[in-house]
Amino acid sequence: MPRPSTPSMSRRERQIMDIVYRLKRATALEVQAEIPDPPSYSTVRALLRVLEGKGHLRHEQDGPRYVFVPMVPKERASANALEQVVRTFFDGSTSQAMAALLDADDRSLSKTELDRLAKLIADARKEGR
Amino acid sequence: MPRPSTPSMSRRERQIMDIVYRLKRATALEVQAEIPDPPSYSTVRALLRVLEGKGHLRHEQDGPRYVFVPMVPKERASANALEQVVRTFFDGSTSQAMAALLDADDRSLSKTELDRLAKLIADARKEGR
DNA sequence: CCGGCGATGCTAGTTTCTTAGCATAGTGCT
DNA sequence: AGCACTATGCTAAGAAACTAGCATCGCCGG
Repeated sequence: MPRPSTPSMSRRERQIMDIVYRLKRATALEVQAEIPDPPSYSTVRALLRVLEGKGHLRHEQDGPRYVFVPMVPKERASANALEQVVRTFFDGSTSQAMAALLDADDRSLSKTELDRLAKLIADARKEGR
Repeated sequence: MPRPSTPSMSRRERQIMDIVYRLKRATALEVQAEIPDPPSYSTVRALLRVLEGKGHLRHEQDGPRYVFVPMVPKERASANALEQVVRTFFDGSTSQAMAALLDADDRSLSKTELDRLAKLIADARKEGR
């Protein structure tokens, strides 16, 4: 797991982690391809190795090459990221954050998705309160 | 405004920006107080000045001291942050992100908040689709 | 009036990040 | 088996970030 002693990541490191999360798993070449205005292949590999050393990534061997995957599963990492945003921008209020999401993306949410969300909220209301 | 040439911020810079957003406006001393294991006051001031130079912050004079405020208003910055998270962790799906928020924070959402959200969703459904 | 307090501006050193090059090893194809 | 290709590991230097100290200015109180 990521060291507690590693409070957060450097700029490039975070950029690369985001890419790996987006792709789920990735080789050095794939990561490089996702970086706009990318550094050399060699550089990308070095950074991946650093991230592995810090415990953020691990690699699996796929034939001759390494495929990197996050140590912290996506679900947990995304929850952390959301919590961070909620704390920073919404005074810790989850519902405010949800409202902002809804607002920002009004047009692109399909009817089906809205139905699904309505149901989730209905369920949440039934529980425990 | 923030320079387009500034792709993103360094580690400390982001940390400080987050603090300023959370506090809405802050002096160097207030920022320092929010940093765990903080650097010297002098350092914090230097970073604030850098951020101002890059166009992320501006300052207002309040008697003898500077009060720093973000250039990009909170609404826009939070929308960007959310979009970034949605893209990285939820394949660009807003509804998935909302579901994750709901799930993570089930217990702490009050009935009133859930009602409000249900209404927002109902409204969204009525519109345009 | 003058001394202290609390603020800013500036500058320079150190650490960390970022980058690339070079040497080496394994794989697969002919 | 040998050769080309594509990997990786390592190392070192340049750039950027981070940090702190010192000098200066303005204000308030004695």
